[in-house]
Amino acid sequence: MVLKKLISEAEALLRWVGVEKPLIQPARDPRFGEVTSTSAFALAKSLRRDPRKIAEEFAAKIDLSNARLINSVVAVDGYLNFKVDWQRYSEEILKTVIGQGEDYGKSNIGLGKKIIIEHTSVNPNKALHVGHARNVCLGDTLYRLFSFLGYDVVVLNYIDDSGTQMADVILGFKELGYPLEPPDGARFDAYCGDTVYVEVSRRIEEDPLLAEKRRRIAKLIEERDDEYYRLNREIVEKVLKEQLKTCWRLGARYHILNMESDILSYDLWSEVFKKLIRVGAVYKAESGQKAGCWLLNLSGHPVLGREGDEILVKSDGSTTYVARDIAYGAWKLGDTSRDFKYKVWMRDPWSGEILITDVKGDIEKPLGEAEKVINVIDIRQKRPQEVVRYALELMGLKSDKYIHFGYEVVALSIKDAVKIGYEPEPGQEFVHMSGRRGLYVKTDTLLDMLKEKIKLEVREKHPGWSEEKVEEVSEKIAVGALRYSLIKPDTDKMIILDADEMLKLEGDTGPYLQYSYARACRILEKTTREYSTKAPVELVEEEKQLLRRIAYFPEVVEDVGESLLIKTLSNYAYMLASDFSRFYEKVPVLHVDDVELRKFRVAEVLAFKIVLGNVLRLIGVQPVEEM
RNA sequence: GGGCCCGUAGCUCAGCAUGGAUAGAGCAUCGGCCUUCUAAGCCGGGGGUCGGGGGUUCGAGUCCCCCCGGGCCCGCCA
Repeated sequence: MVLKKLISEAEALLRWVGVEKPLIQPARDPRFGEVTSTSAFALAKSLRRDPRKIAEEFAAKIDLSNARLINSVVAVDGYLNFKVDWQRYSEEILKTVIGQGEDYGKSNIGLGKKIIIEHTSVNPNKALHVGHARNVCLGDTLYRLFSFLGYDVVVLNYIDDSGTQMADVILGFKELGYPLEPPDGARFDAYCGDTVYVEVSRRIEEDPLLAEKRRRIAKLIEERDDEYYRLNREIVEKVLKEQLKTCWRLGARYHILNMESDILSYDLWSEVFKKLIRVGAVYKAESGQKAGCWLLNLSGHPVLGREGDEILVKSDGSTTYVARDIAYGAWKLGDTSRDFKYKVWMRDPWSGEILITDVKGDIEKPLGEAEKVINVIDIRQKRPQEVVRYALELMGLKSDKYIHFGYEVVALSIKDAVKIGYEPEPGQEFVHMSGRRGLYVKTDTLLDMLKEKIKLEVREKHPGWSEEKVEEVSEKIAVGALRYSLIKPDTDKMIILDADEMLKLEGDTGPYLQYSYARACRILEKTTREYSTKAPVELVEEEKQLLRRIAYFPEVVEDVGESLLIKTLSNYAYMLASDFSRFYEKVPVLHVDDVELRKFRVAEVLAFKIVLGNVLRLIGVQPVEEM
């Protein structure tokens, strides 16, 4: 907003001296002023002149009497550096931020538009491990971001309640004598995943007879056998309830739970299949290895075409995962004539209703046309996701709205893997998590480890605090630490989990952000909160830097809305906190005698608190007032 | 074999989408700063052929090509 004003002012100045397409960017170093133009370089070629001369001429010609924020322009080595009147600029920034408060950085570009985000989608037979947590945190941050940008965002969680992984645990409960109640009072999702799933999987590998039994059970579930389907649904819901506790602990919200088995019963596929046939996208293989299968013709696809066509319907008439996902994708894009029915399953901690698909449900909730459909799924599914998108394209749908938000997986460091009994190969540096093999670190386990460590520190710092307060603050810090560390790295980079590294609470971490927030709160607490946006004649460099960063925020948010580069937000949060830390060290607020100056600095702290609070909420790190 | 991704300080990573001025953080290490707003902090030192080579450009960590190293995907599984 204010930065935009500044940039357009600089652009206007350049246009007045004849630059048709002014190039303006924020200066990378304060020595070069606030904004810089490289227009002289761009013009140098066509004019065949020295860019330094061009820049100098512009600088001489620019008339600053019409400028409001800009008070000087100088040419340096071809660059045009614009400096601002800090009294005006800072006042404008502070008025904007304090005036808008929690709305600062929001925009209305999403107004009246819908975005559908699907994330989490963990098989309902186990507890969430840290890899799943990366998905949850990324997906939830997208939800927060687009809500902030004014979109109506619907969050889906796809529950695959009908795969082999369910047959595994049903086999355990039904025929191998695992009790339905966790023996040691453990959480059901953890018990189901850590004990039943892992042990049954191992036994199946050793015993072909059990594999046969599992196949039979999978079929019974699929056919909605009274006994098996009901037990399956019961297990699924029990696990899901526990899984959601972990997700909520991370701060994630959901609106709709889509059960695979329910989706299948609506048979969206047959409709989609007909359409695929009609447009000539699929054909039946008459001979060869895939005889009897219906295949999606990929020959028109630049990349996928080289890898052979994709089976959608197997020779026994059943559909593949990709086929079902195409049907489901068509539903998300609003292209199916039938829609699901729902019932209210429960309320989340923020008292929002969570709907679950139910063939006998009486709630209808048409999604309507979405601007974007974002599917948060790890990068290994890049190819199948592209197949789905391409199929939707062939169906004539707006497939460019269908976005696979891919991210690299979280793996275990060898050190941590060895701790849970893994035997590494020589030279191996990490090992992929595996639910079936019991190779993972649960999200709650890691959060609890973090929390215990934080509690020690909190108790030491605040001997007078009640145990409840210690608990409450430690929980926020633990969650903040985990969320930040999962969101911070580029989604193209694998995270190799190192528990020791993860437990560090200094430097570029979530707690650092919360700490600087808390420090700002302490200052504000000790004033009457009387502030003034009227700036002194001279600002110290640390003040300028803080205000400068604050002014960038709306553009950062808007950029991320375009690029989906979430880490840009965490990056920004760190820079902002860092700028404040330096301000805090160098710039006294309460201990200045000049009342007007004190009031101005209170305004600066207040503005910082607002902006950091806003960005923290975006990335799901809870602001902490005291720590 | 085909495709995609990664490679920046001892370690973990920003910066690359939209090329711009001496390449930045954190951790680790060494040295400073708490009778003054929370030291989960701040300041400073050491540490870099931005994997290698070519190209485009006034200008390349950033764009293009080739190569090397590592990872992932390519199933009548989901």
